[in-house]
Amino acid sequence: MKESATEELIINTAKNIFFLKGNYNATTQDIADAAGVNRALIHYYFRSREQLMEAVLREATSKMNERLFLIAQSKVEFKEKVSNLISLIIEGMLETPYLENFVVNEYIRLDITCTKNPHKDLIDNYLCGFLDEVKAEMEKGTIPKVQPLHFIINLLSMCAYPISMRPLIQHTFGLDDAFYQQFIQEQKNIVFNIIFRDNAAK
Amino acid sequence: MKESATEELIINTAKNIFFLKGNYNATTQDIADAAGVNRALIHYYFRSREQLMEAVLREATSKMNERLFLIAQSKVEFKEKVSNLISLIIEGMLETPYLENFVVNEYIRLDITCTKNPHKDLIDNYLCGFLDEVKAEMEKGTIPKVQPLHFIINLLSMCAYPISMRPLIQHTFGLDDAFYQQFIQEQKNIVFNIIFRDNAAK
Amino acid sequence: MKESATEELIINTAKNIFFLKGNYNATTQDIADAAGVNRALIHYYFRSREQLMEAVLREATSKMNERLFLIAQSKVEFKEKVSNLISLIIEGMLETPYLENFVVNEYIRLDITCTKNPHKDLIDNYLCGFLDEVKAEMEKGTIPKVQPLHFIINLLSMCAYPISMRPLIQHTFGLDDAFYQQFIQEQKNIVFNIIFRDNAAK
Amino acid sequence: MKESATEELIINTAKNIFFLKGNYNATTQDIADAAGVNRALIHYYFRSREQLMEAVLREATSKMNERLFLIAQSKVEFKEKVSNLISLIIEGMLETPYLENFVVNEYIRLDITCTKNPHKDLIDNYLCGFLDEVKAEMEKGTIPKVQPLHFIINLLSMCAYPISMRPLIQHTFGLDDAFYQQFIQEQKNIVFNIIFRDNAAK
DNA sequence: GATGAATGAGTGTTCATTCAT
DNA sequence: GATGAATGAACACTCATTCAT
Repeated sequence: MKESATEELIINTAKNIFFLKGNYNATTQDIADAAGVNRALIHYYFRSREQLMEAVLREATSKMNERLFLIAQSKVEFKEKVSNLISLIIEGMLETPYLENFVVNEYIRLDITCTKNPHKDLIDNYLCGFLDEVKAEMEKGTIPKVQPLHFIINLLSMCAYPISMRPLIQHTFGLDDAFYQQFIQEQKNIVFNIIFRDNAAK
Repeated sequence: MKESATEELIINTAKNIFFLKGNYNATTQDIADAAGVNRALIHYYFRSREQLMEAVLREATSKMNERLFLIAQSKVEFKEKVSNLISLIIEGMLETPYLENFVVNEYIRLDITCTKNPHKDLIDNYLCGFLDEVKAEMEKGTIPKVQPLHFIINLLSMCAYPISMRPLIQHTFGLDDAFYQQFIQEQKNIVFNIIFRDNAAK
Repeated sequence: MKESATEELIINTAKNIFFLKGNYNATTQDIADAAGVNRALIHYYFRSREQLMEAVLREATSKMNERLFLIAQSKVEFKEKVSNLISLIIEGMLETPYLENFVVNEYIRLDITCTKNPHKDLIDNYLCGFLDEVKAEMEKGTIPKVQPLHFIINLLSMCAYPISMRPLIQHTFGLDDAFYQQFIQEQKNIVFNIIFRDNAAK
Repeated sequence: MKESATEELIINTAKNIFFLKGNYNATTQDIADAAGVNRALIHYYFRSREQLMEAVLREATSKMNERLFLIAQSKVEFKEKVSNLISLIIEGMLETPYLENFVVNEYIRLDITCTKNPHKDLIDNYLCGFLDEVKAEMEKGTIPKVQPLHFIINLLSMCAYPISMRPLIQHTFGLDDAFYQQFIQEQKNIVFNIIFRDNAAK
C-alpha cells in the first residue's frame, strides 16, 4: 500500500524544515504552512506531532544507515572506497546538514541514548566487512594501526563536523558562504590525505 | 557591579540544563525548578526568557573563545601545545558536551550565521600567533602542508564531534557509557598521532 | 417511503450508545465505528450530528409515549392494569436504562422544558381514560385520594428511579450487579404493594 | 491551609453550572466566563479540566453523603425523622436539581459503577442505626415489612425523581413552572402519607 | 450510495510574562 | 528582593462538516 501523496508532502516538508533548515521547534502550523496544507491534515495522517517526529526520526536513521551501508558494499579498491565514502558523506551532509544534530536532539529528548538500537545487528553486518578491510590495510601499513572504531569515527568527524557545526564555525571565524562552500569541497582531499598520509608522502 | 548570587544561580542552572543536559526546550519553569527559585525571579533578573538565552549564549561563546585563546597563549613547544590543546578541548567538551550544539541551534534560530562576529578581531588576534606557528611547523615538515584553517578544523572535529554526537554514536554502534568514556580518552592520543604521524612513525 | 437499512443501522447504533450505554458525548466517529460505517455516511443520512440527535430524541419520546399509551389502552381490571404497567415500565427501563436521562439532558441542552409539547393533546387523550379509572378507584377507596398526577408520578418514580440512577445507587451502597438485578425485580411487587397497601393489609 | 477565594469561586461556579443548570458539557471557557476569570486560571488551580471535574464530583458525593448522614443522626421520633428527611431531600434537590444526574453521568463516563466506594464503611455506619429503626417500625407495623433497602430507595425515588426528571415531566405533561413548584411541595405530604398510610387512614 | 481527503472552528493546555504585594 | 496570582498568546489536538470521486 503506497503512501498518499499528501502524506509524503507533509513528511518531506517536515524533513526539509528539520534536516535542512534546522528548525527543531517548528510547530505543526509551521509545517502545515510550509507544505501548503491545513494544520489538521498533519493530525489526520500522523495522529500527533510526536508521531510525525517519530516518522521523521525513522527516516533520518534509515538515511544515515544507508550512508553506512555504502561503506560495506562497494567492491572497489580500499583507497578508492575511502575516497568515495568521504565524498558520499560530505555530499549527503550538504543535502541535509542538520540531520545529525536533529537525531542527537531527539535522542536526548527521548532519552534513548543507551537503549538498544533495533538495527544494531544490521549495522554490525554492514560494518563487519569494512572493518576487516580496515584491519587488513592496517596490517599492510597503509593506515596507522588503531582500533578500527577510531578510524571510522575520525573519518566521520572530519567529514561531518565542519558541516553540522557550520553556523558556529562560519560565525566564529567570520567566513562567508562562498568561502565555506569551497572549504568543504577542499576538505574531501584533505581528509583523504590525512588518512593515507604515509603513502601520500612517499 | 557584581552579579547577585541568585542571578548567578539562575544562569548557572540554565547553563547546566542547556550545555550539560542538552535540553534546549527547557521552559522558564524547568529552569526555576532546577534552581529552586520562583519562576518570576527569572524575569526579575533577565526580563525575558529571550534575554536569559542571550546571556547564556554569551557565556557559551566566551567559554569557546577561552578554549581558542589557550591555543595562542601558552609558551610551550608546538607538539606539547597541540597535546595540551587536544586535552583541553576534550575535557572542556566533556564538562559541557552540548554547548556547541546549543550555540549552533541558537545561531540558526536567530539567523546570525553570516552576521559579523563582534569578537572577530579578538579571535583573529588570538589565532594569529598560533597560525604562524602552524605554518612554521608545516615548513619544517612536522605536519603536512594545508591551509591552516583545515588543520584547526580537523583538530576540532576529531576532538569535538565524538562528544557532541555522543548519543548518536553510542546508540548507532551500541556502545555503553563505560566503553565510550574510555574511547574518548583514547581519542586524545589517537588524534595526536594522526596529526604528527610522520614523526610518530619514525 | 421506507428508511434505508443503513440509516436504520445508524440510528439504532446511536440509540444503543445513548440509551443503553449512557455515553451522551459520543462523537459521530464513535457512532460510525460502533455501526461499522464510514463517518461521512452519518452526514449523508442525517445532514448533521444535531439532526441525528433530534431523530434519536424523537424516537426516545415516542418510545416513552408508547409506554404511557399502554396505560390507557388495555382493557383489564385496574389492579392487573397497574401490575402490568409496573412490569412494562421496569422492563422497558432495563432495556434502555439511560433513555430518560438522555431526554432530560437534551431538554436542558435545547432549553425546551417549558415549550409546548407537540404531542400534548395525544398524551392527554391517552391519559384521560386512565386518570378517570384512577379517580374511580380513589372513590372506591382502593387507593388513597390524591391528585392523580401524584399517583402517576409516584408510580413512575419508584419504577424508574432505581434504574436510571443505578450507577449511583450501586456505588453508594456497594451493591453488585447480581444483587441489584434481583433488587429491581423485587421492586415490582413492592411497588404494587405500596400502591394497594390497604387491600394488601386486609 | 485554606483554599484561595478564586479557587473557591471557580469550583462554585462549576458546581452551579453542573448541578443547577445541568450543563454537563460546559467548556473551561464557559466556566471561566461564568466565573469572570481567565480560562488559564482554571488550569492554574486545577491543572486540567478532568481534575476540576474530579473536585466537583468529590463535592457532589460528599454533599449526598451529608444528606444520608442526616438520616442516621437526628434523635427524634421515627415519623418526625422521616418527615424531616423528606423535606431535606426535596429541598436539597431543589437547590441542586441535577447533582444526581451529574454523578450518574460521571460514574458512567469513568466506568466506576462497580468499583469499591471509598466511603462505603462510613455510609454503612451512618445507615446502620437508621436501618435498625426502620426494622423496628416494621415490627411494630407502622410501615410494611420489606427489605429496608427497598424502603430507603422508594423514599428517595419519590422525593428525587420528580426533581431530577423535572424537564421531562414538565414537558411531557405540559406543566408550567409555578404549577410544578407547588406540585413538588405537595409531594412532601404525599410521600409521607404513602409511607405511613395505615396510620394516616386510621 | 459510500468513502477518503480536507478544513474551520473550537477545546484543553502550556507558557512567558506582568503585577500587586 | 521575592512571590503568588493572573493573563494573552500560542500550541497540539479534536471534531463536525464538506467535497470530489
